[in-house]
Amino acid sequence: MVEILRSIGVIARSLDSISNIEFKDYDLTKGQYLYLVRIYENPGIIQEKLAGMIKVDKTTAARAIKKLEKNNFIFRKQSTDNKKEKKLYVTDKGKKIYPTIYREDIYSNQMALKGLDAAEQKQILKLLKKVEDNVAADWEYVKKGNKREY
Amino acid sequence: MVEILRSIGVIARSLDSISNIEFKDYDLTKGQYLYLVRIYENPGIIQEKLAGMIKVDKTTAARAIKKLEKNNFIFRKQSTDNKKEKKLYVTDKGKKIYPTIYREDIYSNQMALKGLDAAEQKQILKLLKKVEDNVAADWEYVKKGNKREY
DNA sequence: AAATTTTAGTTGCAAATGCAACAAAATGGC
DNA sequence: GCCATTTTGTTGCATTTGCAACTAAAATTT
Repeated sequence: MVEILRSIGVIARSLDSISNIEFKDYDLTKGQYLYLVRIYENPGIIQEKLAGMIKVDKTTAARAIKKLEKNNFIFRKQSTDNKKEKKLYVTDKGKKIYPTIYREDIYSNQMALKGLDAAEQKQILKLLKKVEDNVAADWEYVKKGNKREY
Repeated sequence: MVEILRSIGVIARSLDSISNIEFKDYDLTKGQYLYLVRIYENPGIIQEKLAGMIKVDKTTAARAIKKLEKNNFIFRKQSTDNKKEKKLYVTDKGKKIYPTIYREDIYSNQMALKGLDAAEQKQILKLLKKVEDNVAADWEYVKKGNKREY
């Protein structure tokens, strides 16, 4: 069997750990940078979609976003056409911190890809996208209460 | 820039989420399967090494392992040649549940790799191993209190 | 149009996570 | 042999995480 998932788990935990340590200096606590960059890049996105985008429980997203709001990195705006929805936007303070997060992201990516040539980099990205699609489908399936048979 | 880390984060969170839901049926709670499989495959490993292997804080590992012990999945044995070390081993109960975890792992891997041919599967594995090595080095560096410059 | 289902969001737990700060054994100079 | 450093492990917080269970609005069915 080709076993890639453990490797992916190790990489993800490492980077998460690194980011959390590095962003503590700003007052961005655990995991919040994840949400902030997505809101920056998708202004007006709602909580539910954001949770689905990063594959996190919606209640977890709700609280992380609440904290970002409390710390004035983002704000919510009631949608006019849909009373349920609260659209999310980055504040000036949030906009100001974005480049820092982005710079860290670029650095980590380059570090991670060290020793891979251009073709290999393109290749791994392409393959990971496929894996992501596969896995996302099972995530939706299981999260909705369905049972995988194996 | 080639951006692979977000993809890796999404994949890892999805699978973690799926595993946690599926293993709740046995009395394995959040994340514990991670430790159990490694102890099974590396009998006599100590806590510190195990934490380093899966890239998790040593205090987190300590408590997860304590719980595995309490629930009788594993046991600790004082090392004879080193009084600090407590070697870890899987109990009969732990051995009995291992195939279930392994089977889920195989299934998830196959699911994740759907649509990739044999050569692509070998390739992504090879490239991920390189990425893992790169990232692991930075993790050690940052975890020890050093600061990355960028 | 009324009833049902789905979507979006919230709160109450219980548990996991990780930084700080600590203890004790082992190791490495000198 | 003695002292400083590293290794291994623990406990005390504070925070994050996510399943259950719940509202309320929107969309869909009948």
